[in-house]
Amino acid sequence: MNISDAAARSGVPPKTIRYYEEIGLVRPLREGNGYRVFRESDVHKLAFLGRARALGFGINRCRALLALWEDEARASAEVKQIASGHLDAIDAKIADLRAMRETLADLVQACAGDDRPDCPIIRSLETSGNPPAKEGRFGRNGDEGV
Amino acid sequence: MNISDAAARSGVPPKTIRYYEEIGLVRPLREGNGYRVFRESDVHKLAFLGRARALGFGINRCRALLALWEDEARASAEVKQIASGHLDAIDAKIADLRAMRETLADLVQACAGDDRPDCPIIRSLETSGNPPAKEGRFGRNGDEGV
DNA sequence: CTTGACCTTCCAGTGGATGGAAGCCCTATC
DNA sequence: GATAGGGCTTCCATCCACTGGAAGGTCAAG
Repeated sequence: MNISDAAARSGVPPKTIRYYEEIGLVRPLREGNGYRVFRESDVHKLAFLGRARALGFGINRCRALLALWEDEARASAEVKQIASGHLDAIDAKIADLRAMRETLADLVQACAGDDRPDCPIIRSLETSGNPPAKEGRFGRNGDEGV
Repeated sequence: MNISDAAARSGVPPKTIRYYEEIGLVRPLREGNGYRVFRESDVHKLAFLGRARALGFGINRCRALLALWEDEARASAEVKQIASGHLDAIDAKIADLRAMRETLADLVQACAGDDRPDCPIIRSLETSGNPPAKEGRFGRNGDEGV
């Protein structure tokens, strides 16, 4: 089967499939004319990736999950560890967003939203009261971001 | 003042300041030797940007907020609209993450996490029961992502 | 005069794709 | 046999918001 069929059957777009091949997540065969040929197993693998990505797993974690999926002798503990790591990352992200949301919602709430220039949102941004974040926003996070 | 002082006083790293200049968010002066020279107003503007970014505003929204900040005749409604748009984006993102979190937490919960291969997480990923997302994960979102 | 801390620019890479151009391949129709 | 169209290929650029690092200029202290 060609790439567009594989895309339709797996739910992963052709461009993305080519990208996944490029980074070594799938290895479709090739026909004499250079066209990719997808087996059932490739489609199945792509669908697996699609679902893992839909749960927010990063590519590296998808790669690890894929390897475990194909490893008959895997320990479920390994799978669980990857998923737990991701869950923690999601929780951290949610916490960040909720903190932002709370501040922001208060400000929006307090803003008259009329044609006058006075605005608590602007005031908050221009005032040192709301410190420029001591840590975290800038700089690398060692592990996968969500 | 030079870039490292501006960085220390605004909380925005030198690299980021250079980047902000490149995309036109700040316009420091230049000394004869090519060094950037930052005025108080530049530092103030950088701190503003730092706080806006810390609230998750995208660069485009920061640009708009900056323009409104400097516009004495602004209508607070304009500010509020930008902030509300961002708030909606955050809410959408939180909703996405919570949906992921819920599914994932259930799976992690159900996984024994021992040395046996059987694993509900893997089973869920390999099974079409969990559909590969009908819409949303792939494809452009017209507006700012959070 | 050298050392070392600054500063500059430029290029590359991050994650995870997406958009588009240029050009081959295949099938159908005239 | 020519041509039109769709599908396929590769490659390069773009998004977001930086970050890292190399190569080299500048400055004050010792």
